[in-house]
Amino acid sequence: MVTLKDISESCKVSVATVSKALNGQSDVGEETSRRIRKVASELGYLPNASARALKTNRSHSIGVLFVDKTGTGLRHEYFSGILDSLKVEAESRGYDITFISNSIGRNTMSYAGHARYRRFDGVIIASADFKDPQVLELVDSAIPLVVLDYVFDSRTAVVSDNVSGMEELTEYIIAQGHRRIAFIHGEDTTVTQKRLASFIKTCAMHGISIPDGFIRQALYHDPKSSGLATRELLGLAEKPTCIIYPDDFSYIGGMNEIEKHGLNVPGDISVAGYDGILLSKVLRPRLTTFEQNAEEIGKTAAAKLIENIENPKTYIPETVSVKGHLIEGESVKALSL
Amino acid sequence: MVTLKDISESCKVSVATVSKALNGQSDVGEETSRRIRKVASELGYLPNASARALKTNRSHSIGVLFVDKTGTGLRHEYFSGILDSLKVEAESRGYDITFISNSIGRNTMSYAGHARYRRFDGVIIASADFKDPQVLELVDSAIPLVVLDYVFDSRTAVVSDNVSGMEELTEYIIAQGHRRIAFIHGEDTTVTQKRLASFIKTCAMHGISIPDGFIRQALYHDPKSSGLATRELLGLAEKPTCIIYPDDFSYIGGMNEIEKHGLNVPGDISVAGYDGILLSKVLRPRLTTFEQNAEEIGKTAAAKLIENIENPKTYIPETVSVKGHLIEGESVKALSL
DNA sequence: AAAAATTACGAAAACGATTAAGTTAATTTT
DNA sequence: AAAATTAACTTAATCGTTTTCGTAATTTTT
Repeated sequence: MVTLKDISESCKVSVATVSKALNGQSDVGEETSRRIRKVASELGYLPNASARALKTNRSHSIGVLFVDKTGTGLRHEYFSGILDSLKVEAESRGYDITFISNSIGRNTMSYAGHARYRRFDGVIIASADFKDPQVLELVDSAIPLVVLDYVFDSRTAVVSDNVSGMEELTEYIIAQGHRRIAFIHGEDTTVTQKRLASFIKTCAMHGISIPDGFIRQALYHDPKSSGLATRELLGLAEKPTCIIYPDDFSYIGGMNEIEKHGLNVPGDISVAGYDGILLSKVLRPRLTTFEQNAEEIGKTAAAKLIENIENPKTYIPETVSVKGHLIEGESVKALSL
Repeated sequence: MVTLKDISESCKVSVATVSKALNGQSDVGEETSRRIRKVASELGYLPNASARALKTNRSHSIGVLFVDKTGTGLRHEYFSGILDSLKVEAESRGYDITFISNSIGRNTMSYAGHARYRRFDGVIIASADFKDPQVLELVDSAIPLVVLDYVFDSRTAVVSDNVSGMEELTEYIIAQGHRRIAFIHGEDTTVTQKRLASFIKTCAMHGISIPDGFIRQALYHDPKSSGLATRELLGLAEKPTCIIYPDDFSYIGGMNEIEKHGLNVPGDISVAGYDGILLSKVLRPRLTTFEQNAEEIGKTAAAKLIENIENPKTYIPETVSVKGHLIEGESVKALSL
């Protein structure tokens, strides 16, 4: 491994001068600096990240906490999309991405411990159980931090705008003439609550009241449970004219059930989705759904975190809402009023 | 930050003794060791990874090279599944996972450079362009390395067993009585070649020859191109009785096209897939497909790499083939002969 | 009881960088 | 021309560990 010392010997200057030249400090001569940089490149010099981190107390690496609650893990396109753009943005700014776990080797350590051990400059919580004391410990720690899709008062949050998104989707469905709209939602989380509240509120603004039986709980990404919920809805005396599903997989479960009943989408019943991914674009009929902007969320999270890292004194936490957009498929039929 | 020095002062022993006690070295007294560990835990001591890495020249971190050729990136379940299990296995052995890029900050550096800069103990190439000089540089470097789904002579490879997998799938289809089997494949890669060769060979072993027109090129994960290929197949005078698709998304494209022709699966025509993911399990009819064992691949890759890292002298590169398994859906109809 | 071996510790160097402070020599100011 | 400033370096300390070697005290062997 080539070190500063090798370069300094080859150039007949001190190690300090080499370091300064390579870091573009001012107090080193034009000619000397050129010579040093030339030799460094010839020798294939690369700084030692560990040594640098030890001395400067900055690791130029970011920890990403991704705790998989649902079992789908990174397999979910929304999260892998976020991770992807996060990575690109961070790397372009000189930061590497490392995962945070609570089991580094045999000696289990807390998330916060892991973050301190690796000297992460900052942390992004992409997905976690926000009641977990370990997560709270991390949130309460001194490290720069950005949380996704959940808001802690003292911290920067980047959230998908579920309220305006669901509003837009609901408005669209109502504009198509639907009045009896059912809503199948996933597990009870703050995200779920926001979407549901926005749905009900938007309906109310149009003078539409949703009967209790039209709101059904299922599980995210679980065709089976959404299929079950769909069956219940189809068994109602007063059936809905449109059903909203929480995601593409739930939609598939619903579709299967609807077809089992000999019904046709959108001829006999309309459906819409939320959190549309690639899938909803290739299925037939194409699902009308609201797509979240995972790319923008990941990018923004990285940008805000780095801003926080690099301006620890002046940085002020904020909540950034990232809007998605409606994708009009063919699954919602216009009703003549 | 509490350091060894703090503990040493509090315990009235030298820093060396503290270090040894905490690392479980033998030459420190029973009682002293207990006292040191107690104080360390009380003070919330965590070793400084950078200092440790600097001194020991071991970073306990693994670089993962993931270059996205197709644009689907981590969004592909096969890769995110691999990454997930990779991560779990590595972390349980005390290694962290960091992504390798070629742009760490403004000063662009090669993959190999990045790996040296971060002092990765080893590298896993999960997906990359194997003709890229930068990738070859990494493969030719001295760092412990495992490659996925591609074999370099001098390196350990963990590959999905495409040959036996495709053989099993083809055997199944033939056993159901099919003789006119069409094969739609993705871009021309070594993986594609292996699958295709295995398909043709298995057919040949049963005395079945596949006409040229039955082999169609499309793109992986692209319903449009597989739909096009399907249309061509359906336009043939002698239509196939079964079509094999390279993945679930291609299958969807094919399905849409088949239905457009007023045909029914599996009544009028059978279909099968490869690389089945969650999707194929929830669609109706359920796709008969061959599922690769992403979890096992990721886990094995991490295990082999760490074996290499920890036994640099005695480790011998090898190629590990991971078998998947056939998932019998309802998309292949048994033909009466 | 003397010699040998073992145990339990400490001193100090080293890993590779950064940086504050000091030192010349050259240049500018007055 | 003397004083002050500036430019271009160097010295040396430091970050937090690990590890080799040395040493004193204790125990075992003969």
